[in-house]
Amino acid sequence: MTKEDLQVLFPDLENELYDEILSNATVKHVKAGDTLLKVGQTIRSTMLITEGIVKLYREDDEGKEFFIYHLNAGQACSLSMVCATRHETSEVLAKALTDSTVLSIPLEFMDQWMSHYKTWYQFVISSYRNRFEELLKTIDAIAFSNMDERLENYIKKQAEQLGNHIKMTHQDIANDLNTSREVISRLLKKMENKNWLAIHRNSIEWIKK
Amino acid sequence: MTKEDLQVLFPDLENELYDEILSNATVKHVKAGDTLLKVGQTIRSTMLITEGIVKLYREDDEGKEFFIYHLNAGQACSLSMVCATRHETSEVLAKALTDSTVLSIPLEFMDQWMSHYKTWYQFVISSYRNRFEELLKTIDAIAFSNMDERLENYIKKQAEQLGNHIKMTHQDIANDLNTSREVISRLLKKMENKNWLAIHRNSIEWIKK
DNA sequence: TTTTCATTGTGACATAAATCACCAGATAGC
DNA sequence: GCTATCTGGTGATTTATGTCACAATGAAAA
Repeated sequence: MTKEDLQVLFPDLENELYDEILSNATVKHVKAGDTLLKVGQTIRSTMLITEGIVKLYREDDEGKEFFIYHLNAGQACSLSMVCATRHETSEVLAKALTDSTVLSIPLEFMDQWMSHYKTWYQFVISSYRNRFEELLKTIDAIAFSNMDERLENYIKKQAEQLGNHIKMTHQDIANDLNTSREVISRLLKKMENKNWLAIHRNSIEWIKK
Repeated sequence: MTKEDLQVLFPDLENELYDEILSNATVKHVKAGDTLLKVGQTIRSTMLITEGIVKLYREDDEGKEFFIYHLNAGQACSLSMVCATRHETSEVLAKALTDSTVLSIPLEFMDQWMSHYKTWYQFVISSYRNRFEELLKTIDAIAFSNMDERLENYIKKQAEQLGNHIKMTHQDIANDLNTSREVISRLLKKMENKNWLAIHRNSIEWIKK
């Protein structure tokens, strides 16, 4: 990871801050499907995504995993930034969707950087605001939409992240939306009839728009 | 509003910060039911609640209002803190539940205080974390629970805020939970049969536990 | 007092979604 | 190639919730 890479991924930070990040962060590589953060785990560092896509989930008491949003390269796990300052535990589950690379910054730098680097504080605040907005959108979806709209919305988001060929089974999608496989299969079939997508084995292809 | 009042409501801030707040904030009094912040409104100041209870809502395109959480005296509207730094617009609707008093702090102080006062930055961060957690709980409720659990949960929260006599009509509750009045009436009746509450005209009385 | 209106109760029915049951085709392992 | 397993399709049924219709009640207004 070079300074130039960092500058591309995280623009608008102070020059010295890039050096600070490089000298204090440890780089972690994770494989697709690996868990980065479990619910209840103590957060000891702030995580910046430099490569890949990470999915965030909320878990219920029975272990069902409800998808809330994606984190891309150039984004930070907001919760890890805020928790970090007080050694708190994670409220969410983070899993790598693709092979990913993460910069892990020990929490003690959070406090320092927040007061020393105005651009860091702006980065933290804007990350937070963005994640907050994602959560609000998630609430909108489940509070105001039926499953057909939620599914469409969900597939569009996946397609934005990984392209139009979405390699997931109906069961995978059902899990993310906390519904049953049959419901997803039926709704997908309807969408296929409307020519919004094509259903293949182990994947679907988003066509619409 | 005296310095002592502030210290009670917002403990753990630096001594000089209380003076800063007192000399730079304007005090606003609002009546129960008044709107403090509309969706889409530009945020020009950070709001600290010093008296009363404020309800936050998410609005859909048809103007339906979905309740997300309460803000009490001693808390801040997190969104107003983060938006403030970039003159952004509100994503939520805030309404006073009771007559309330709010300190309004022009946004330019946010930046200053964040770098000057460590306790302010900690306050902002912890407010943010708390609001984030509330949002996650809201998501849990709608993603994982049926209407009966959500209603119980909702009534408990109201009872915590205002005591066991909850002065709301069934329609009011239905609006907050984005369902219909009949559903609420029937579920309340069931809870009354289980002696969890008593239904009165224009109010319900929470008895359970 | 009488009238009007808002609030609540409730049956009947419609719809969305969950669950169950079972089948068929595809794929991987033997 | 044969078999077990995974994945997807689909009907039947149940459950939760939403909608409609209308009655009963109490409170406020006239």
